[in-house]
Amino acid sequence: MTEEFNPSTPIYLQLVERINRQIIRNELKAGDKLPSVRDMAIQAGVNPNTIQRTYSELERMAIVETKRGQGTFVTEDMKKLANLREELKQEHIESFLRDMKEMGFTLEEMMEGIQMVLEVGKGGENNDQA
Amino acid sequence: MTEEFNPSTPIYLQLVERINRQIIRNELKAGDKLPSVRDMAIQAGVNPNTIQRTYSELERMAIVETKRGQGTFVTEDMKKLANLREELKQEHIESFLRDMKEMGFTLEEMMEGIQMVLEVGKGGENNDQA
Amino acid sequence: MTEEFNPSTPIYLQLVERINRQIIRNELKAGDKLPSVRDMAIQAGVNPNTIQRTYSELERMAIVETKRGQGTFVTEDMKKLANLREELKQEHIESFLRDMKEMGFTLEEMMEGIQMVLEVGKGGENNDQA
Amino acid sequence: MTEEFNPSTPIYLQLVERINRQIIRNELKAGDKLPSVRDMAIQAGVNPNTIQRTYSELERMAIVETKRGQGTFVTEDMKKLANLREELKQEHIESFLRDMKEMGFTLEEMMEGIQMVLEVGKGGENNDQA
DNA sequence: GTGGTCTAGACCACA
DNA sequence: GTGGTCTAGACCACC
Repeated sequence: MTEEFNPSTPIYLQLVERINRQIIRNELKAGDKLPSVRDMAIQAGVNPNTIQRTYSELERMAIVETKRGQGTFVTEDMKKLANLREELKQEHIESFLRDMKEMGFTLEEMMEGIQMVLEVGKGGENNDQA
Repeated sequence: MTEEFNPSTPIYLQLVERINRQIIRNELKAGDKLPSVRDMAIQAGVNPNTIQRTYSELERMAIVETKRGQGTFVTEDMKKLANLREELKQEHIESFLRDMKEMGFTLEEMMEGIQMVLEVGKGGENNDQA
Repeated sequence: MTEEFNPSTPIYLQLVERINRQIIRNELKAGDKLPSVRDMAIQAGVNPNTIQRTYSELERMAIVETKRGQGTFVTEDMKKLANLREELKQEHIESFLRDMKEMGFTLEEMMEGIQMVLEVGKGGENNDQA
Repeated sequence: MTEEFNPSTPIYLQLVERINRQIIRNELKAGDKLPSVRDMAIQAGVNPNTIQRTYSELERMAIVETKRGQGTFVTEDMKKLANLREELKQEHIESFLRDMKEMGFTLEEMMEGIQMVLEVGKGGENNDQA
């Protein structure tokens, strides 16, 4: 079942995001080995070049280290990983608040909107995050 | 003052966004005339074709109407404009919540993060939004 | 009540069409005087230039004659007027059939479609043409 | 054989029309790849930008999907394609009937006219549509 | 190789 | 004056 990608943003970035999430959610832990480029490409149904690029990007972010002849591993630098989580959270929240403000929404409107969405989403899907 | 654009998303879409914001902030009101394609191009420091595209997109969204030989005007359909505001709000909120959820953050963590950002931002800038 | 025009085709052509229809439906008869350019412009809520162009086009089609200092009149050439009716009919029918054929619809499908539309439209509007 | 285009309507829309027809005539099937922007431009004797616009429009209509770096393909959504056929048919028929009615022709006259055209056209061309 | 965006500059029809 | 279309040619990201 070759995956679905959002055509409006690069596949390799979507893969970076996905791996970040797996790390944050602790599905991938410090030191874990990532699938080989070739395997990952098959799994995701994309070109190996694309995976290569994904891993490069992750390495640039220092989230991953590649050991020649052995493969690609999640960094063992725990601080880095803890940071990752906090950074992503703050980044998202800040940009969200900035946007809402720029668009001229009041805090009240925003909170109201959040409540609404949460109410609606209650029945469906898995909301395993309380 | 030729403007700054984020190179990672098309200029014409950034301009669409900007105009949408001006509308929902009521800086542009129903029936207002937008600058001519050529003027806007000079203001924004881009090619007239890029503005053309911006205006086309806005027209496709029915936010704007163009009268041949006269110019481009914000629609006078007030319902449409009210919708725009609501839509943009919901859209942003939903994508924010979706992202946070996908990254495995709990509602608690999220709210905490929002509080933090709001505390910090208190002294600086204008926070005229309560 | 300044009129409504379809923005996708020139106003002056829409006016040509409208006048043709009035002639065909015998609301305008041979020799009748058309409103002055100025009056017509006010009636239709458009620029006098646009009416000028409309009349020019009608004159080019020999449907109308302008007498200097007197105004613009529907031609008295009855043959021309009878022709107009037949020409417009044939023209429309031919182009319709050509299109349907080009798109690969069978005569059957076409007739079926016509029936459908006629059935639906029955209750509403004035179908004073049996 | 650089093509001929009707100067009164945009080339890019004429190309949209043409491709739509190829699809409903099943000359282009679900999943088929369209020529690359550049190739199509050469074939049609127009600028690549014009083809780009054509393909964009088709994508906006959800008739076509573009896969980054791979090309542009007819959607595999069969329902969408069936709809296309019906929509185009109804659209044409409705606008034809509306026009005839507005011009004051009776249903009888119209049917008569259709018969006439069909009679005449009998000898010539291929009328493989019954 | 593919599509997507942008610039520069032209021409046109419309009001 | 306005917007709409088109060309020519460039650059980019993605596969």
